Amino acid sequence: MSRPTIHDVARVAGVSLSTIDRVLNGRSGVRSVTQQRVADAMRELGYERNAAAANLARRRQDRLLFILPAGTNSFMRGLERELTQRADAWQFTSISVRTVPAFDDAALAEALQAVDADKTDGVAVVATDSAVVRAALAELRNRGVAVVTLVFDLPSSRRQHFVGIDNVQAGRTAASLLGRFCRGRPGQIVIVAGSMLVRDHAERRLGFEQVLRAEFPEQQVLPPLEGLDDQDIVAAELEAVLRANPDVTGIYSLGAGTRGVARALAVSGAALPRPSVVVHELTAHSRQALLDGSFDAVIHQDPAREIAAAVSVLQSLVQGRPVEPDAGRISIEVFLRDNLP
Amino acid sequence: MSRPTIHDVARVAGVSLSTIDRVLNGRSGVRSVTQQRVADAMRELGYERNAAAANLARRRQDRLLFILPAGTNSFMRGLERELTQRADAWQFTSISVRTVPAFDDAALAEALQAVDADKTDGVAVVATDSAVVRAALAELRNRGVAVVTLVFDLPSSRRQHFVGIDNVQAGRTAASLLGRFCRGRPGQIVIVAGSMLVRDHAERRLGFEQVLRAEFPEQQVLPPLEGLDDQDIVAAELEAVLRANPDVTGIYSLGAGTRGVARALAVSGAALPRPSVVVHELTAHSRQALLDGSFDAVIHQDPAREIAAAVSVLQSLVQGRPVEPDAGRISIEVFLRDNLP
DNA sequence: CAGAATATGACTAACGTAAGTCAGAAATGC
DNA sequence: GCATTTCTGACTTACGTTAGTCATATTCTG
Repeated sequence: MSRPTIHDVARVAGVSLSTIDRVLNGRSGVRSVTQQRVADAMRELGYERNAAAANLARRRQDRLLFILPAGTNSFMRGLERELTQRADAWQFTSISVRTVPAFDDAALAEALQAVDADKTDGVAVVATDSAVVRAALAELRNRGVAVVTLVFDLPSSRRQHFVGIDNVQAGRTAASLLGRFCRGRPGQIVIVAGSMLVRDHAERRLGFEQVLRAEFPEQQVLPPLEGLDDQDIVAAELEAVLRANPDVTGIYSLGAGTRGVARALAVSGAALPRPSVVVHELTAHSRQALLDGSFDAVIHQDPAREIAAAVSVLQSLVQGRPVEPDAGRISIEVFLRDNLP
Repeated sequence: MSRPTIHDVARVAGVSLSTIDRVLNGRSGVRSVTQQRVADAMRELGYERNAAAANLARRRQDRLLFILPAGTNSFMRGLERELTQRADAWQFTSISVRTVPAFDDAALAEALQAVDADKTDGVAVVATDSAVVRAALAELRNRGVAVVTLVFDLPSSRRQHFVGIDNVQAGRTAASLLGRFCRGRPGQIVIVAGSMLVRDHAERRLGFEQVLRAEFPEQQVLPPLEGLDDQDIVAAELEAVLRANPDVTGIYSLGAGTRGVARALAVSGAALPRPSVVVHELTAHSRQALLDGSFDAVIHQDPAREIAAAVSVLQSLVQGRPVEPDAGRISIEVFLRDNLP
């Protein structure tokens, strides 16, 4: 009636509990014929390991470390909040968080080197792209620690997985939306970036321009405005651009500094027909802007899902379980005023 | 170092394990002063019950039953697939599924009456709105079974929760999208419904017209086309409408029968500028239509999340845990070609 | 076919909690 | 202050699995 246990499997396979355990946990000293008999019995009974009991007996704690950039970036703070508030949502896993100065390769490399491999089973890191970081990351792997990159990837490094969204797709999604929003109204589109030095911003821009050029050629893409994720700079520069180009039909803000966009719109708005606006990251401010109609859509990645995926991937890596190739792929969410959570 | 256990709590509170157990599980026979001491000790130590060990010891199985409509509705089949494929993803929970003829009040009521209250702790039901169903549901509650409605709600019945999306919001979201897609091109919008008798279709239409009338008055909403969720009917009727109204700018398909929309577009397309299309439910067909450019957006609800939420809410109800009021609220997802999962 | 190497079995303690029994202690009523 | 009721403690078994020890059985090697 209830789920079969290893006792049932042992009885059916005609072997002892010890042998079942040896098979189940990949220990040595079992002939392949016996392994087969056990496997058959398991299949016949539909046995499934009781993970709760297993972890309880194993009393293992996967010790995971998250390394996040410090600073006021609301998405990073969202990740951190998720980690600290729900640190105990993951049974048999202890999670610690360390913050390092943002965009500081040396500091990040140092933090990676400082990881105590004897007290840490896995690390999730929001990476910056530089040689020292790559080297520190490789060394961490050599010391036997599982490593995944989070939010920002470091392809062709020795990280084992990436957890985050596909930023090219995110840019394409924004263009699909904005292009449709502006259809029939030829004009200019402004891209508000943080810094083109950041890989993910460059990727978003790439995807955005791919789609816009191919499918909405009536829109002219202005040179991107680098706001350094600072709302004051964004507000000032965007205001100037809007004044200089009276027929801007759309704005795509692909980094932070979204509050600056709202401010520039508030100042220069009123007169002209409001341009359509698509921004990244749902925050208190972008939510408000959606509600009052100054933004049209927000492209979002959910910090909770991101953290959950990172934990799950790291757990799999640490415990030697296979990881599905797209386990780290986070979905790109689209919010309008009417489907806000 | 590691998490405190009831042994630690007992030591700190200066009481025995038995007393801890009595407090923890709400058994009688503990003076309030003692309860307070135990509570204090727990808070001091930051004790959290090890759910895995507790369930293991309790060896309880929550027996949940899902009642779904039969038929070819791909969303319902998605729910069923999710349930059967991942029935063992929920530890300490056994899940069974029963299908009943779709839109058949009497059959549904009968199925509810046939539930064996001694072998079932909770029921999730895709409800239809009728007196017999309400009565059967109330009786099920009286027999001590927890009940939630799934996908279709039955407000003011004795169901304890609803798990699903807010259909008015879904309709509003569709209008926000479609209105923006069609901006600057005044014309007609066609609503393709299944049947206005189904509450959720009526709700979607309501939300859609609310937003469209208020914010996009340049679009004229044609009388809804009732396709009965049958792709042949939808194809034929929509084709006729498109022929009769050469300047249809947008189509909103709020039920099933989405394949019929694609067929009608393929036939009548080519010549006229293609209308913008927003439909519900991501299926193999709607995905294909997004990719080949005949649909612009798909409003979706994720069966996996829906099932997970239903299981979680039922578990809470059965075990007498509190349920957050919006635990059953499922997010309304928006997919374009470029953010398909 | 002996001796060595390898497989397997039997048994045990432990993980953190639940749930029971029973005896004894403390509080209460009168 | 005695009987009665109400609390509390000590102890036990169980849940399904891990992980160990040690003895014995089986297979391989030469």
